[in-house]
Amino acid sequence: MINQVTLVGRLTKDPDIRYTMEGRPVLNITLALNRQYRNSLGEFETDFVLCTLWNKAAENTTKYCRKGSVIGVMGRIQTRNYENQDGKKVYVTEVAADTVKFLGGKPLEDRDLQAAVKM
Amino acid sequence: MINQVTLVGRLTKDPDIRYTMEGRPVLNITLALNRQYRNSLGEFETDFVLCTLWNKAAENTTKYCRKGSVIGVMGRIQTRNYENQDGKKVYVTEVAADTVKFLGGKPLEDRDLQAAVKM
Amino acid sequence: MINQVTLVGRLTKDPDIRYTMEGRPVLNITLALNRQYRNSLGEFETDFVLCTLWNKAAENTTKYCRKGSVIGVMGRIQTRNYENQDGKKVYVTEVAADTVKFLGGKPLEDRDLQAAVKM
Amino acid sequence: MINQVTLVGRLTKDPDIRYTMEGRPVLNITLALNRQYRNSLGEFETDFVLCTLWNKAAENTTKYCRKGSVIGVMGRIQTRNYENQDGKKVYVTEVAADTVKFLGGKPLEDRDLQAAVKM
DNA sequence: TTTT
DNA sequence: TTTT
Repeated sequence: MINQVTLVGRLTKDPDIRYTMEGRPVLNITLALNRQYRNSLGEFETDFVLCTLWNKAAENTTKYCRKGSVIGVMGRIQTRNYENQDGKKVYVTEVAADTVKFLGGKPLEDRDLQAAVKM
Repeated sequence: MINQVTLVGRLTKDPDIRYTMEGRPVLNITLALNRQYRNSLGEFETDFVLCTLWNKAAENTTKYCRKGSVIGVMGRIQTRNYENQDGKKVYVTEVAADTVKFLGGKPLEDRDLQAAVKM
Repeated sequence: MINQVTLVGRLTKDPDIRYTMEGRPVLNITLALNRQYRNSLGEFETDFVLCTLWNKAAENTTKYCRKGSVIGVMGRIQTRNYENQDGKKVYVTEVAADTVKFLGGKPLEDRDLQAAVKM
Repeated sequence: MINQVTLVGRLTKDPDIRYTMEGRPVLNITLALNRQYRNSLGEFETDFVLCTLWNKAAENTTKYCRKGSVIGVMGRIQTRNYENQDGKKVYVTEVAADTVKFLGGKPLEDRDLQAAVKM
């Protein structure tokens, strides 16, 4: 089956990397994606999409990005569910990233140049 | 910002079209997307992605597809939230379709020919 | 930079695999992609897109597909140029596949042909 | 059939808009797309992809972008052929854009703010 | 709260 | 439970 996603949006927070028990880096980010058209009330709306990055993608995003940075995420939509504290099933839909691109946005100061080179 | 999704998967149910108060056709479907690789337990996993179709796309999908049909959905990821009966916020991530393709799958019997013509 | 392509179309010929001098399998295919809308003359048109597949993707496509098979190709657009026998530069734009999906199609036999033409 | 392309790259030239005999604006641009990985000689390579934009997309790109600007192009791959002056058939593969996004890049001076708002 |  |  085909399952392909391409997003370019802004980080809603500074990245906060974690590590699995086996030491694999993992990063959850939320991308803010402003819609192209206004809604029926004349307002612009925004979608907030949860993405999961692993390994080098997780590390580099932590290194080069922060709140407000513009990043491209390529991957697939993934669903999972878990039971919350009330014993209720919670369904999660997120993007499992396989590639990430840094497209600038917020000033990254001195670290900027390297990111630009990679871009 | 860029927000593009391409999916090909199978309908988990027969389509069940509804109409807004203004009479616009709307159809919610769930696509089953079998993953390409096995997980760490050696099993194939499946993602279940909720999609919303409007107007002609909703009508044609109802007409030509049923449980098990293979369909292509192009669109964007959309998020929304609402309060459930306990007053708790529920977050929903879904695909807002802008184009749909019928790729066959399950036999469509006599209705088949017309679908083929449109396809 | 971002460069992502998703295609689903039909093989215009039986696959004809080749091998590089180092023994890497490589397969060039052309996908026929029927457009969704008629042109200004009321005709359906078709795009013919050259794709290059390597290794397992090349081998499996050869094994499982033939002329008329429906296949999904994910990858990126690639350009290259060479000098032809008259010493003129020829520019080639093609899709470098990184993943391939077999979506059936063939056997199309007689009744099928019409559907194929429209699709 | 499915035919979807998402590109983010840089304009190789200042845009040079033209108009059809019926007055429809049309713009041909070439996007430079730096590849992610080095080739076997350790060099970065670049793909140069021809894109055709119409109407508002053509006009806005002319207004807000120039050589070096980073732009996102969504659309489909299209093929056509014509006879050159020697009576030989020339085959062209290009991207027919249906949406365009301005992602900055080269400084756009005063025009910048409007482009940003659209982003 | 799932398709083949 | 949000970015510019």
